[in-house]
Amino acid sequence: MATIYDVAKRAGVSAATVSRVVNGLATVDAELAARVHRAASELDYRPNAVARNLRRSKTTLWAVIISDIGNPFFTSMVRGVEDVAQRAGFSVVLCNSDEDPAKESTYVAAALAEKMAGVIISPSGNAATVNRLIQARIPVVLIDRELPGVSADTVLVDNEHGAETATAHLLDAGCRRIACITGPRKVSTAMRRLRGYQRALKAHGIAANTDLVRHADFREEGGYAAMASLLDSGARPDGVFATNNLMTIGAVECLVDRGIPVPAEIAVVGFDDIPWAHLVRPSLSTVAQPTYELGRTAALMLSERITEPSRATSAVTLHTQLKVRDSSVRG
Amino acid sequence: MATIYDVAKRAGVSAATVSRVVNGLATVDAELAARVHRAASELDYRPNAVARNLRRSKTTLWAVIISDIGNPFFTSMVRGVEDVAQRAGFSVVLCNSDEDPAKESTYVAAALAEKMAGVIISPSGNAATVNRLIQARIPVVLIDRELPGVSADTVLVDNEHGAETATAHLLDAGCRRIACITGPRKVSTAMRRLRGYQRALKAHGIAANTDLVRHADFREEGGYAAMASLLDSGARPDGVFATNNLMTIGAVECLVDRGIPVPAEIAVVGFDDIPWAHLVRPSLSTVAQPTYELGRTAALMLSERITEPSRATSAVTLHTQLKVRDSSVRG
DNA sequence: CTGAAAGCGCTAACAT
DNA sequence: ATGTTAGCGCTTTCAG
Repeated sequence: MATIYDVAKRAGVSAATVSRVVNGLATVDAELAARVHRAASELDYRPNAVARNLRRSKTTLWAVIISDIGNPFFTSMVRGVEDVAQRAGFSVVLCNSDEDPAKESTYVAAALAEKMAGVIISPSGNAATVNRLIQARIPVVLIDRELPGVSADTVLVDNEHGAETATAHLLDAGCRRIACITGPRKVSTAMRRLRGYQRALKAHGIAANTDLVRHADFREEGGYAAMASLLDSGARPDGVFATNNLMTIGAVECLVDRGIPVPAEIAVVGFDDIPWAHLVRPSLSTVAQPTYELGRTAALMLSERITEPSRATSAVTLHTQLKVRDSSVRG
Repeated sequence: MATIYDVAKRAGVSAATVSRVVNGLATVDAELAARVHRAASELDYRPNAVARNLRRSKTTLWAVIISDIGNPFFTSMVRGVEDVAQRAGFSVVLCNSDEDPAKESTYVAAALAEKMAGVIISPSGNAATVNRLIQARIPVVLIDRELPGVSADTVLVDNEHGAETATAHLLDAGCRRIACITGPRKVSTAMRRLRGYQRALKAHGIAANTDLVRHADFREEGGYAAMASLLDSGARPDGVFATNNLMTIGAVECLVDRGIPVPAEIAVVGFDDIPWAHLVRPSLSTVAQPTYELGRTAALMLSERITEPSRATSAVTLHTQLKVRDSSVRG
């Protein structure tokens, strides 16, 4: 592989001049510039990004740390990040933590060692992990999930409001014993959506009943198991609010397997859309999130923080929208 | 951020010794090693991977270049890659080319500039792009798709056989006018699966009819449009074989929208599973691929090539399996 | 406007 | 077994 010195020699200039031409920085004599360009293309010269990164002590890589690459929510989000990143000249390293704090910590260590230009993270671990990035002055944006004890730019959706709307919709549909299948206690979205659900019940004068709440793992299997557990408990619900897309699928699968008609016996609303939701029978009512926009927004915030590291952190909340389909409409 | 010299000074040794301790390479006196470890942890020293990469002139990053991050086929494959990569000490940069040769070329350029340790690519461009990697002696594994003119390790599935089986199954179900919705002509899987379809027809003594073949884009919308075009053409098929998962979804959506009963009037078989296929009505018959294994295998091959760059290239073919569900069973 | 030279942080000969 | 030294390829003062 040709180096900058090979090009310099061939063009009859110094390496510094080649560097200037390649980076279009300083003003270089047109004649010399032309010679450099020719030499570079003749040698098929490609700047060594590693050397450049070392010298500049920064890279052109972003890490996006998500908790489940199998969840279309995250892939759609990543797409939004990528589109902005590419336009801004960054590449995206996608890291899948699988909801495992240890894996997450490994990826954070890698981002640190590789001197990544920035990190977008949907944390599944604790504040300390993310704070290592902040202490190292690596720009960070929290996406989808908050983390107490971490002060960073944040992009969220209106989780409580979305959950409240979904639950209210089930109440309107006549449900009175509404269960909630939510995620792990330490994940902010799980708790916020649970709170929205509780608030809707309260507003309707219905007492909260912890027998109707399950904490699962945000995965299909977890949703399935939680639904089974609800059915097997003495008090069968007449409506279910599941706080993410995969658990909604799991819950419905369980109901289908047991031959329980949805929505006739149990109505279901989920949080976050799934692809081809309209092909699924019954089609699923969900609180739709602007997934792509979530990623886009986070990426824009990260860009801005990179160019202006000292600005105050901010939080953006995007809006969800209830999409009523068959799984919650009786009659 | 502390450097290796800071640690050396604090531990009262040379930088070389610190390096040896950190990398566990040479044998270092236990006493010194202990001092180094203590100094390192006191200073919260983290090796600068960029400097290391420059010095060793290689990195610890793999690029995985896929054509559609929205397709669960690829995300599942990536998961397989990641699991192997992480165990082998590599991080994975996921690059989404969106089936666009220009984007793909940009990512290849980045892999080259960043001196990535290896690349796993499902090519949507031409051989020249991939050959740039090979010329630069970057280990490459082709996954899912072959590319004429590129000699590299390859992992595929038995595309023709799978397609033939799927088509034969439609013939067995009584279909006689079977259409094929396949992908772009320059993508090997599209052509191989088309060939398998044709072979099955021929074996049944049915003449190939190009009016029943459509080349779409491997996306949902493409499958929908192709199905619409087939219906609007004079000769309506009684069976459809779609050569990937998203186009199968699109085709079925079109049939549902037009009120055409599946499988009663038109039977459908797809290639590659979709998540929650059993919740979709009608549930979709598909040729299932070992997606995770595909990624795993590619990653293992890449590991091996990295450790042994001069070994002969090889090709692995994994097996598909027809899963018969409702969309192709009449009665 | 251009070149010489220093050095980013680390590793690997080489020397001791 | 440990230290000294010389770069990896690039950018960026600093001189000229």
